[in-house]
Amino acid sequence: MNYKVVGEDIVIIQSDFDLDETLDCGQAFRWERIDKDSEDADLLLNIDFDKAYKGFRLNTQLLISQKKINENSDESQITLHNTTESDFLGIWLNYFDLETDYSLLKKEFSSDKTMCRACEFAPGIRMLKQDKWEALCSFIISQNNNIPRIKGIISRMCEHYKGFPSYEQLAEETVESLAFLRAGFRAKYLIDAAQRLSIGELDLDDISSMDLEAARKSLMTIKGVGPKVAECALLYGMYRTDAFPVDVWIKRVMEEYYPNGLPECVKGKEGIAQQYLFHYIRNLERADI
DNA sequence: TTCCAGGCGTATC
DNA sequence: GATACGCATGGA
Repeated sequence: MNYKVVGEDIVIIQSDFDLDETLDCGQAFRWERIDKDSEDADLLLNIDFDKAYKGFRLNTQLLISQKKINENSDESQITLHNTTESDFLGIWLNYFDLETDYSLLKKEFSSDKTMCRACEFAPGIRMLKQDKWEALCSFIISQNNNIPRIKGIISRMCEHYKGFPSYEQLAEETVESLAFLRAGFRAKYLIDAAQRLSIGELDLDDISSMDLEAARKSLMTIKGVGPKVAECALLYGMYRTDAFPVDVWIKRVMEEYYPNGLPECVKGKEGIAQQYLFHYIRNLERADI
């Protein structure tokens, strides 16, 4: 991985990486776009950028900006602001999956017509390698919920605890004490997950090393974790790319494009394919209407 | 106002 | 094992 340390910033030249497509495609809920007229615009004074986001992985904050190099190139200059080389190498390099060749991946996927369209529709999607606990929590909150409200609940949670709460912290709570979250019926599920982890009955590191079926089963012993949430915890929190979350949108994709199942070219990487398809079908329908 | 959102637990058959 | 229904909340 080629990178430059420039003062307090890390600068990389990267293809297949668009901040909107990666940070606002429903896989993570703690990234906020900073526009030039937003209240945080002063964070980016004197910085030349096309797009910028601020957000967190657990309790490590990052400001990241993107500037397209030129019209003919797929490459962008990506700058990670006010960070350190050690955080870059220890956290963000992995989080943004920067050592995976997405050009090659998309080329493989594109032997299927629908996948080809989905990849061309949002060529800058990358899978985020999120924290296990953060992803589990986030997708428990996601059930029967919409993305703006998921973000709102997680944002209230992080504000309340001055950061993303540990499962030990959440294990101390009750449905009543979590009322401020306005998470509805999901509060009791968060508490169950936190308590099971806290007393050591379940261990996310153990689960991440199990075979897929055993890992699913283990996660689904948590109240409020069914097939969909388990699959999301595995894919987004444990980078199990063969996990394939099926929500209402992916169900539509399967019925419309893949009545006989997924194509061979996504085998072992169904979860990554799912991310392109999810973004494609959601925005396609929005554009059609 | 009604509908619905990156589902799941429970009851019932 | 399949299917039906309720669930908290708030944006559209």
